[in-house]
Amino acid sequence: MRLSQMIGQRLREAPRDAQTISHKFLARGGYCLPVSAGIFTLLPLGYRITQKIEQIIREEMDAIGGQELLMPVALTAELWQQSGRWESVGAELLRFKDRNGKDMMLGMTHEEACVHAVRANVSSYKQLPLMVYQIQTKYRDEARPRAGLIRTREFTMKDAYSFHTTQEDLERYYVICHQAYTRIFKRIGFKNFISIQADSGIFGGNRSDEFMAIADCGEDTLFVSPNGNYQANREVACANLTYTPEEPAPIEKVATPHAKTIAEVAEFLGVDAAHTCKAVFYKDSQGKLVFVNIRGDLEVNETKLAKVVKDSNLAFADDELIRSVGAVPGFASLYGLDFSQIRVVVDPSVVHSNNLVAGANEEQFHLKNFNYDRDVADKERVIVADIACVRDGDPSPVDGAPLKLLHGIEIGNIFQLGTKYSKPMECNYLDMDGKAKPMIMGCYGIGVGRSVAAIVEQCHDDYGPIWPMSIAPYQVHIIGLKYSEEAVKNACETLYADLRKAGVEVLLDDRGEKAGSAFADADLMGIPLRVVISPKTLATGEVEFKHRDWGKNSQMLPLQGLVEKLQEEIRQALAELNA
RNA sequence: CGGGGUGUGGCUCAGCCUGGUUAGAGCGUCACGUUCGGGACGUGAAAGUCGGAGGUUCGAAUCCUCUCACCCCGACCA
Repeated sequence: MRLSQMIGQRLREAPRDAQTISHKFLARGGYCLPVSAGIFTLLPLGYRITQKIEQIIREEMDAIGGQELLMPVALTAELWQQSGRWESVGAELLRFKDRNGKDMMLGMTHEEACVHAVRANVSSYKQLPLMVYQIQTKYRDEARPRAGLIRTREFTMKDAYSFHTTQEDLERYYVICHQAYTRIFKRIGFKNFISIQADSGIFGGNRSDEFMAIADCGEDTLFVSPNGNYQANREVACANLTYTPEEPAPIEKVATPHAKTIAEVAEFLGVDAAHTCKAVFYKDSQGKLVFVNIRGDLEVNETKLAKVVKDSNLAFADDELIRSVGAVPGFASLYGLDFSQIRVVVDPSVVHSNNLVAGANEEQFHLKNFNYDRDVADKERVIVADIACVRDGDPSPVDGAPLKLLHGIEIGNIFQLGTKYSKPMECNYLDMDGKAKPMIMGCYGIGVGRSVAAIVEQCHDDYGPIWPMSIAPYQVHIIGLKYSEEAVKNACETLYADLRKAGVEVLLDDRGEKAGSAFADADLMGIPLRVVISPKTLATGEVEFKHRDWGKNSQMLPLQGLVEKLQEEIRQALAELNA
């Protein structure tokens, strides 16, 4: 490609909208162009990168027996009504009507469409297991798109679906897929990614893992053990807190005028927050009260709580509801309450701590020396479950090592779905015994566009992205300085033609720009190998050569044998990524 | 959906508070000339319904009302 003809203008300054590194560089480098919030045109440079990523994914999915197909973007409501998601999914699902008034939608994920395809084509256990996948546009009407390509409304996703006769077989294949994902992200060039246990939703209970590219701008919060034996999303992470037992002291009612919050109570009584007990009240989807107790220095993890109470629509309770069971907002505790009509969830931090300050269920009063074991009467009605948020530095549940808080961009996610879709949609096979049974499903996703942005977050310097060879839009970037001079032009054109003949992907900067602009543009385009040709280099029959990540360093190479040398560099770089 | 912010040539912004000739600058683009190894310089040129609608006024980019879009924080994210 000749840069003089390539569409995609480089900008000296980033658009004001751009906040993250990847958004700034992708905008400045002319990789993509915003059309609307979270909707982008991929310009040639950006599109070449996504195509390379897609090809890597394709190769690895094919290698584990995947069959590529293509499902529609526009789907009918009918399929989603069969699974129940037409009703259960909110405004992220873009719905519309066709000219006949029929309910339609844009696909945001394709479990239903895939089940539709498989149930029409597979009927015997002899055809299982199998995996199909597609690389296709998804649309999710996100409430808040952000960070350029990291969270968009329209995006390209690889989604795969596997079908099995048994849970054991699903689990076997799940491991294979997990390994394939690891290979994919290595080949794409991620320097730092991990897979973690994830929340699979309250009805799941099935396994789910997320692949996270570590990056400060990542939306997910992860806890990772320095020993590498524990890593989990904040939503599911657990800490193994240690407790120092104390002899229970006699309970004591103390006046705490106007002290309602944990901070105020702790301050007023001169104790630390870890010696207080916090009461938090939720309203479940039936409008009933859920009374949660946790130690004062900890926060409730609502994802964990939702799972414990099997209700994903928890909201904070209003004062009226709280008072209806005899608790006093701001001064509430389990002490002396009749909670036979409500659900009570207590975090182990309260059970294992002694002599806490707790509410007295009386305006302006708290209790000192509250001890769960001694002071809660109706313990069989209490659900004791870990519902605490992990904090940076909390001890790992595996070996007590301090967990580190990291941020990550979710680039892949794999689920064991079981029969969640196959059962309601009657995706059955006939088993050896001639009986119809629902297929056991897994699903596996990779965000392609998001991966482009995540790579930039991990691979860049002050001047622009540094594309890994495997996904670089071009492999070699030739810059001709003083292009108007015949010798330079001829040398550039010859090298350009020879490289293309040799199958090298090459971009030729034939604009005759001054060195400064040419180099700055080259940095923004991030092509891994750079060759500069000028009258000065040609005087000795040489070119200047550098890797994008060499900074300002470079070396001189003879024109003689240059094509072979560059081919060797490419081969080596690819080999490292594939290792 | 709550809170905050911003809309002025392709990009970054000034002007608005305190209304007053043909709305400015830098970058980018085009032409010519001098330059030429990390974003050169000169001269000239093209390019703007000042997000939109309504209002106040002799007069609105500027003041008022409504509205739309975009960004950030939060909620949500199967």
